[in-house]
Amino acid sequence: MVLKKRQSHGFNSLHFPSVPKAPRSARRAFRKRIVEDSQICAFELLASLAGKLLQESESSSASSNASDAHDRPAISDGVVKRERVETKPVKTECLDLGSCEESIFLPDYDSPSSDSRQSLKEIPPPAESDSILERSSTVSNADSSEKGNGDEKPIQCEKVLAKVEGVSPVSVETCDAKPESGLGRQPLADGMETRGLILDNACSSKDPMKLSAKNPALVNSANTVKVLSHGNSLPSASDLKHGNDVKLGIRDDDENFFRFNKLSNRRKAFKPSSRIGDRRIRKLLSSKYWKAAPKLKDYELTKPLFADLGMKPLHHKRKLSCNPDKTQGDILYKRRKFSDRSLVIASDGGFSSESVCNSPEKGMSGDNGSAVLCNGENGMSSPVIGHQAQLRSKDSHVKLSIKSFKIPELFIDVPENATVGSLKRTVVEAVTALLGGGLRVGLVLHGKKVRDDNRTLLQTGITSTENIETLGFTLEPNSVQAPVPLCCEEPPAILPCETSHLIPRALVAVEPASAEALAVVPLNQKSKRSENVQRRTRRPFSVSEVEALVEAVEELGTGRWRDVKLRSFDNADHRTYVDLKDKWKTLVHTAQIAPQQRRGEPVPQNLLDRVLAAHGYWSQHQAKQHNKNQVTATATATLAMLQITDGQAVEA
DNA sequence: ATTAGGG
DNA sequence: CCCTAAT
Repeated sequence: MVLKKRQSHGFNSLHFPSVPKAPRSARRAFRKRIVEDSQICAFELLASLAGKLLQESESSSASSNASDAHDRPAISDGVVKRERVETKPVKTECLDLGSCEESIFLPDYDSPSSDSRQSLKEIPPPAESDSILERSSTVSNADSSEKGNGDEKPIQCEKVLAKVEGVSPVSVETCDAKPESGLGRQPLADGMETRGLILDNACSSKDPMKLSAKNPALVNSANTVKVLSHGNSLPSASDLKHGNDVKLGIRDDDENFFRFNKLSNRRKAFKPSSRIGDRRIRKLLSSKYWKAAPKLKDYELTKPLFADLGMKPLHHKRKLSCNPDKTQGDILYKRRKFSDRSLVIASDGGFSSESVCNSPEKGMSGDNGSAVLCNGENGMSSPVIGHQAQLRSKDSHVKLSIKSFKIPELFIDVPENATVGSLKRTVVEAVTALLGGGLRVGLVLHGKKVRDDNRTLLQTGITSTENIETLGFTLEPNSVQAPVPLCCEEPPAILPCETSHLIPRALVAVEPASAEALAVVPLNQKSKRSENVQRRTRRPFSVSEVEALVEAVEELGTGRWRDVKLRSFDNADHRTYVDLKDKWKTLVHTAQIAPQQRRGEPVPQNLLDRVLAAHGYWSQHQAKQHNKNQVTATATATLAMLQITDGQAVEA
């Protein structure tokens, strides 16, 4: 119903920028560009919208009504506007659709003629009974602005329709804006680079799906926050349990990143904006849109993040993406585009608390959803770890795109009857406190923390394509014990002995006892569950320990680790015989590799020589290890002789 | 409980 | 360091 309605009205309600008359080829190119850009800038649009929301919320946080009135038109031109203006040119919609679905739609542009537009205008508004398909066809025809053969039309229509269902009711604005914003992308990249990193928030992808996939970080950063709700099923509680909203709050990572820039405004912006967003979405939820775009899940999901939390990122982006000479109008334009997008995207059931309530199954709280989000389409899966893509590495430079930071896991404990708003605030406070306490960036490669700050990227292996994919960044509280990472893949960056004085009241380090709590935890939970049993802290062997070990092995041989332990490490509780055995193993390996490849505290070469000697000896005398004393004596003597390198001594 | 080896 | 199979 809604969709239909929209169709019938929407066409008329939107203004369509006049497409410059130009040679066919030129126009075609123009169109194409439009299409690409519209997709490319999806996130930019989001950013713009967010920025707008932020501004609005700041200026009118108290008087919500007034602000809403203002707000909506901008955001939902497509939906709201139609109610007012219903007599607009038809062509807009066409472009609209096309822009969203570029690849499919493009082909259709081949047969352009310039008059069709007018003829289209004259086309009477479709009857309510018109099917979407029909509508679409009409539109597409108009769009092609050609009176070509009727045969082609039907086909076009279908394509368009598909698009519409899947992606949406994208707004006209999104499409038409493109002409001028063709440049938008580049500036963004440049701007980011100046910061030392290239931030690629997917605006650069032409493929809609890729677009979503490129931002797994935004979506999947959920790891960071868990909401524990006990007990009953009060409305508020259930909301939380169902998670979507919670997850939103969780998807804080991205925001964190930006928060560095402007922490102060955060709170102000946060609350109001989210509220507004909820309303809009609520409205959307009542529509059928959300049903129509299952494939855009990822995409949609990313939306809420921005809308709800990430005003900053958007802002940021907007700035970067705007050319100096771009006019204010241009910016506004983008925002509007963005807003339209939001309608579409946000329509998924997983945004507002309300939606969570009403249709939890629509959300992405399920494992599958999470997985999808994390893995994305391009196979870039770094669910837990940061989400980066490798850009080109030229000039022996390593370029990284940090899609998000993973922040330490937080546990939030709030009363069941707490409002969603208070929960959000709590999360903000918690994160703010965390950030306020100072942060440091951690680096994870192949799931392991890279601790040695002095190693070069080359040495660390952060150069090759494969490795970079497994590279992640984390935000860690500075000198504060992060809560035990029950669902984090990496061990706590800081030893347990450190105390947490920084984590404020709202944050509680608790075990996720309830199923609900676990449910909110993103994917890694499962696989990492085993790691909940904390690993022993790593305690590298000192040179003296190595020496003691070598000495013991020289005497006792390999294979009698218990004896080695008793002999030389009896009082070292943290060294088990397995440890000693392992250490010996690594020592042998270390001794066999090039010095340049060795890591950690260097072991004196003479010790390594002894290791090799003993290793060589004992590997040839495994069979003799039975007569302890005798063998030991013999071994000792033999070793001594070996070291002397005196063949005659051996004979004697 | 140890040992040996792979992860 | 962890985990396991085999002693």
